[in-house]
Amino acid sequence: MDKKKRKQLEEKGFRVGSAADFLELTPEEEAYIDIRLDISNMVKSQRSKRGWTQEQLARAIGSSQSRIAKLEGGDPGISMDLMIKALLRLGTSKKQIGKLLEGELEPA
Amino acid sequence: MDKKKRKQLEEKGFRVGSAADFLELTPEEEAYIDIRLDISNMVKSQRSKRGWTQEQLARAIGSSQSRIAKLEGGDPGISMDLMIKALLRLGTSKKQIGKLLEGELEPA
DNA sequence: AACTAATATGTCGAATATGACATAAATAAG
DNA sequence: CTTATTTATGTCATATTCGACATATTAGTT
Repeated sequence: MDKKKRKQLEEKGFRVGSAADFLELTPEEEAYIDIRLDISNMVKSQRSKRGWTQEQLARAIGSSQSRIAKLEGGDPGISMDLMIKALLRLGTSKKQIGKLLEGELEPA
Repeated sequence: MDKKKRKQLEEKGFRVGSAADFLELTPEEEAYIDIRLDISNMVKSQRSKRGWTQEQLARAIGSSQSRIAKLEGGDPGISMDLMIKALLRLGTSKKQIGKLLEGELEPA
């Protein structure tokens, strides 16, 4: 796991199962968090790339600025569904999302 | 959209926004549903491939058989998070999920 | 410094997803 | 046609996520 994701986990205090420490995550748990962080980071980069504010993106998908902030911060209390909706609204295609998860696309 | 997905939408009566008919979906809405169906179909195929019952998969991720059935049926009331957790528990890698969304992997 | 725009953080009731459980329907084997 | 197994469907109380709103913090400008 890269430094950025590690940092996000530490700061957010991601809670998965009974593991108190992120070093004790199962491979599945780690992959799950990894995917979430990839997507949330892509939302942030794509939004910036388009010069949108969090407020603009929020309105565009019927959400609120605070939720976008939490989304981009890797908050565990944000669903993948909301993340995907945000990504799609930013013009990201299903194929691009696939590439991101494949590792062919730089998340930053 | 292929026949299988179209059929799933019709049967499940997927509700998105105010569009009563799936033909009136925005591109984002359609892509969103498309992704969900891809993932749910992959769960079903991967589970069958491994010879697991829905009950077995459910226990493996701390869920219940009924939710796995709904998941595989494309029920809108199932989160992507649960779908991804199921996929990962079945041994599917992040990379494979990416390939699926990219279209390089056959969902069936 | 002050002022402004953007982002982060926390909290609330409402909406949605959760596992559980029951039970129906399908599928398969004898 | 039974019997057993698996999958589908519906309901319920609980848990989680939702948008909203307020407010804090940060970043940039003058």
